[in-house]
Amino acid sequence: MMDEVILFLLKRGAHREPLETTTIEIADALRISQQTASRRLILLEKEGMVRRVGRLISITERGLKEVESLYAALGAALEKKMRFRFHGRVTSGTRDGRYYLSLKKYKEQIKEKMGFAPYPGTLNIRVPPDEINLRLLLRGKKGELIEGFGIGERTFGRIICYRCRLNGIDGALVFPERSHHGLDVMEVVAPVNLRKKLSLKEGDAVVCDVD
Amino acid sequence: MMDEVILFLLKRGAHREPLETTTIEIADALRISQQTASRRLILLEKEGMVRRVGRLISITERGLKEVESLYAALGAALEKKMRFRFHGRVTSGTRDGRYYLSLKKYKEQIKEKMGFAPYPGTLNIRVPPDEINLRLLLRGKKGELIEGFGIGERTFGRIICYRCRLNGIDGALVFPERSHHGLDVMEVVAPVNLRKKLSLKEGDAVVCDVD
DNA sequence: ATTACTAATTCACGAGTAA
DNA sequence: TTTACTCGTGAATTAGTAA
Repeated sequence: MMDEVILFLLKRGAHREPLETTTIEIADALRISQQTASRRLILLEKEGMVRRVGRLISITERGLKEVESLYAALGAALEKKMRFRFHGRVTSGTRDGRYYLSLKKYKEQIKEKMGFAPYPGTLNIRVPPDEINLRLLLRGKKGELIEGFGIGERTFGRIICYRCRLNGIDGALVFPERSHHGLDVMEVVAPVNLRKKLSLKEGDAVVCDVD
Repeated sequence: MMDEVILFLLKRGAHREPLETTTIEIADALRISQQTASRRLILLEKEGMVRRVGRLISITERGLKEVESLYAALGAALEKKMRFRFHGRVTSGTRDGRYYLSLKKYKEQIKEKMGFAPYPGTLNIRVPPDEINLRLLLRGKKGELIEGFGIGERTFGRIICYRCRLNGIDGALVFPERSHHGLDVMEVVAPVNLRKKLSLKEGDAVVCDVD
């Protein structure tokens, strides 16, 4: 099956170029003994999954295919009907959202791509750490692209949007390419003032479903 | 780590709706004993990964998150710079490719999206079975979309293109949404007659790299 | 039919250590 | 420093079987 060691090597890019590492390093990362790391490497080599030259380790075509095959299998199963549901808590935004959404260029594109004129203000929600992977998965999908532009000296970056429903109200998750937020904070826009409409205050729990 | 049992359940859609199965079925599929299947299920249940009601098994939110997390990790590692390299053999196409590429609507869009006017004719290549996963992975990426259209009674479907190099010559892999081919056959278009330019004949090996 | 217990066995692990 | 061997221990597996 899917060996943890090959996953470690993969994360370190051993499928692109030979990786210089030691059995101790692998052991520490995976919380196994050096001996086990050594043994498992030998096994992987015997199975033709990796190739070792001195301290250099690289994942073979065969090994890569194995991983890709697992990845494809997971993808096929997961994406058949993946529900992207985020459980967030309202968090104070900077005033930036309001400013950006007041810009005609953004406003018009959102209207066109998402089908509604955004209320000038974003609702920021903080999702639990275990939903960050879900966010990354979502970002792997193609959303609607809002093009960037320049006004005088300033330039405004691109934004990717995904239609969503926040506590039942249609809106969009927006991911500015240049974001100030960490991966646990997401911004939602909607045709209405979400905070008011839903009587939300700091820390309130919300559910955000992406289509 | 990634338990084979949960992967089995996932493939059978237990994350979408409860799956009716037996420990014997699981054991057979995974080539383990019925006893081991039973024990592992009990363990997964204890860990909160699956829920069991009689013979119905479903993957919990928790379990799904675990899998998604692995999927995201694999994706992040693989897609960092995934080389899509196909090893194909030239296979005879139907004459269809030539016909489609003679249609102005397709021709002009390819010119616009891919940056070259396609030679009217596709090179069909057959890839080995173990590269079909790679093909599926590629199709998961966004390529250039060639819109479909209608002429009188007939309608012509959409085509997805990916820029590629076949034996060093720039071209594009084209995937008509309505294809007559199996998953092991792919079509390549290029600004030149690939068959002639590369002196290819039936069964010749070619390498096709996608950017 | 099933599932899952107990007991026997195999196999993977880490400690110690040589090279 | 490494890596990888041997070996004792314990965990995981299978066989047999009860419910």
